[in-house]
Amino acid sequence: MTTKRRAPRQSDVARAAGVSQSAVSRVISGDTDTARIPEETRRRILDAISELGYVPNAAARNLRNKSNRLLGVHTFESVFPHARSDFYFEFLLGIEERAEEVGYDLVLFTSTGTRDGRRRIYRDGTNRLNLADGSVLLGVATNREELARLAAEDYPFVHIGRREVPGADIPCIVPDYADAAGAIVDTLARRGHRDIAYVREPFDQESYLDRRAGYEEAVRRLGLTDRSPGARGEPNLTEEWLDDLVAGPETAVVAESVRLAEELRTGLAARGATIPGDLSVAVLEGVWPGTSAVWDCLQVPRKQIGRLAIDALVAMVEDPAQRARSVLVPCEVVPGETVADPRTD
Amino acid sequence: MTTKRRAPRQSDVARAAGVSQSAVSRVISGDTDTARIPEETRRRILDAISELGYVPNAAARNLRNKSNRLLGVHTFESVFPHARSDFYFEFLLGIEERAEEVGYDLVLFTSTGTRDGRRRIYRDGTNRLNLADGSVLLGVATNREELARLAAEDYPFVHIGRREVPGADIPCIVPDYADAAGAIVDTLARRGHRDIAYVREPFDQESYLDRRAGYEEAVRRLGLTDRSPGARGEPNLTEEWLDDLVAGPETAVVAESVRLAEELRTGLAARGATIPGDLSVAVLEGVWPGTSAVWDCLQVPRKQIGRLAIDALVAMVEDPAQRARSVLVPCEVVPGETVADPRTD
DNA sequence: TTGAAAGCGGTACCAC
DNA sequence: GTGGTACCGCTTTCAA
Repeated sequence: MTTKRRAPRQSDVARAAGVSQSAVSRVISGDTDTARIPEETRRRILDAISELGYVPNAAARNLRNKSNRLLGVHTFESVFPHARSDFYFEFLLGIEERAEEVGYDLVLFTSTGTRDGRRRIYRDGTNRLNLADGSVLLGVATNREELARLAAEDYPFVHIGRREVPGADIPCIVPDYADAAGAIVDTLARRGHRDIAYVREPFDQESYLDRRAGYEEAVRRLGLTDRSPGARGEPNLTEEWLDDLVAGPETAVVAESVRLAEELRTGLAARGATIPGDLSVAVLEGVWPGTSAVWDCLQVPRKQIGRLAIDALVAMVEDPAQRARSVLVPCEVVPGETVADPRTD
Repeated sequence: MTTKRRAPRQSDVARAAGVSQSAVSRVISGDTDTARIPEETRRRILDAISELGYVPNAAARNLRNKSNRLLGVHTFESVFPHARSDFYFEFLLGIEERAEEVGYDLVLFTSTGTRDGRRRIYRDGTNRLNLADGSVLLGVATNREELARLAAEDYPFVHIGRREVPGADIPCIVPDYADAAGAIVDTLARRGHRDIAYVREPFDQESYLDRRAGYEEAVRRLGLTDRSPGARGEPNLTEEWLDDLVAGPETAVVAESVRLAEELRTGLAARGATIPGDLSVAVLEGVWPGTSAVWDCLQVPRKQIGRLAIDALVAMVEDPAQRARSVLVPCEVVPGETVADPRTD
């Protein structure tokens, strides 16, 4: 085997072509404005380039240009192990697709893993992401400190999903849960449901806050009645509340998640009530294959969100002057088999 | 919003700490050998660093170090669109996992797409891969010219799957199809099959060549008889051949792919023959969920191959002196429901 | 038109 | 121990 030879540099090309290094640089970057290189010289240089198999050094270019057409993807948990049917996969689909379209490569930041499976952006004080011109961040276990620090550093990034951090405004691509929740209440009202209930998750992440805001607004706007503890911020889905529910005036329930809806169904079944016969149920979450029922629910356009994240990021990267803005992405409401007209008893 | 400020550099830190820039550099790279910085100075520097929020510049580092702990992944077709259940996914799983373990980040080269969905390594003469210290290549539509050029350039890379290119030896991580094919013939022979047939794909890619080599070797070694055109390199699975097969002495068939096996089954059924009642069938390919039968087949350890690819690559990258070697990865033979003892008629 | 030269931000060697 | 300094490969200004 030939011994490892040094990769050719511009100076080598220059020597071979009998010109100066800067001439080579100009030809390569196609700098036609400043200095028009005569066709003759140009040819010689180009020939030398292919002769020597010259390839520009990416690192050196970045150093000069402060850009390498590289976009980072940082997930706060490892991507692939869970990707098959979950959360990340569709986002990545859109991210990859759009990145290819706009001509950027993607860096998957994986080396920052800690033993507990969580991933960090900063490792011994250094921000790995800096390698890319900008990054898309996603993950449920978002580290808000790191987010704040990143924002303070003015590093260009977008987060998929809304994340509020005091003192920093994070550009996010977020599903419009509020709007979708409102739309779901609309469909219930349109069918004639007047008394409805709300079942909440014990989390107060932004996405749930959004759902609640949309729900409450719609209930108020439509003049519906909701006497459920869930709507007032108390945990519900207790045995007592279920008893109360089946005995009460409610004809429909809105659940924040499939998990809750499934639990609700079990509880109702135990009390001889069926869905949607006795009670309609709608879910404020995308439904995955494999759940026990075809829930009426909303659909998060994950792939589209991935694409939009790239668009937003590229905008920031290409024009650092503009501050990032968040993007609200509408969710579709998909009909299922768990909402019907109210029972008439 | 604060106006975009220049990121702090080592010289800024140095000034703030009242030391020289090289001292800063030493503290940061933890250069304890050459020059031990007194705890006092060290503190001052560290303080200045966190004060200013200094972050090392990746590009500059690469330029010096000629390494950025970045491994590339280039697929000759787009990854995600097909990834869900296919080919790429498991490889990526292993690649990501192992890269994380050894502390490298991954660059997904996506920017080189052409309108026809194919991806190229070289775009207007420049090799994007150069950005990473080394790359893993995969894809069915491997571009051999590019492979050759890459090898000629001495760029560190490994290919998943065997690829031969005249004049270059490509380091590959390859499933040991030959061995697995032999093992499958062994199991048939062990059951008492003496007359067997082979059904081939109309492709002559390396992976098929390997299967054929392993098959032929085993048939010879075990003294079995194979009079099928498939074994001699002619296309088979024609109507005539099927007629011949059901009338002939063969009690088992080895098919190169699930596709062929399925077709075979259809053809046999049309002739009133069943699998494995009349004829045993084994497949020289991993079987995906969703096929019509539980074929006896081999299993390509995709995830493991991904991990091994990273190991091989890292070895090349960290010691450029050593020439890359290919790695043969054993495949398991998994029993199904399509191989039985030979019919005794 | 073309070349010389000054950096981009770090690293590492070499005197002091 | 510490600071000065050459250089990594490329881009861009400035003279010639």
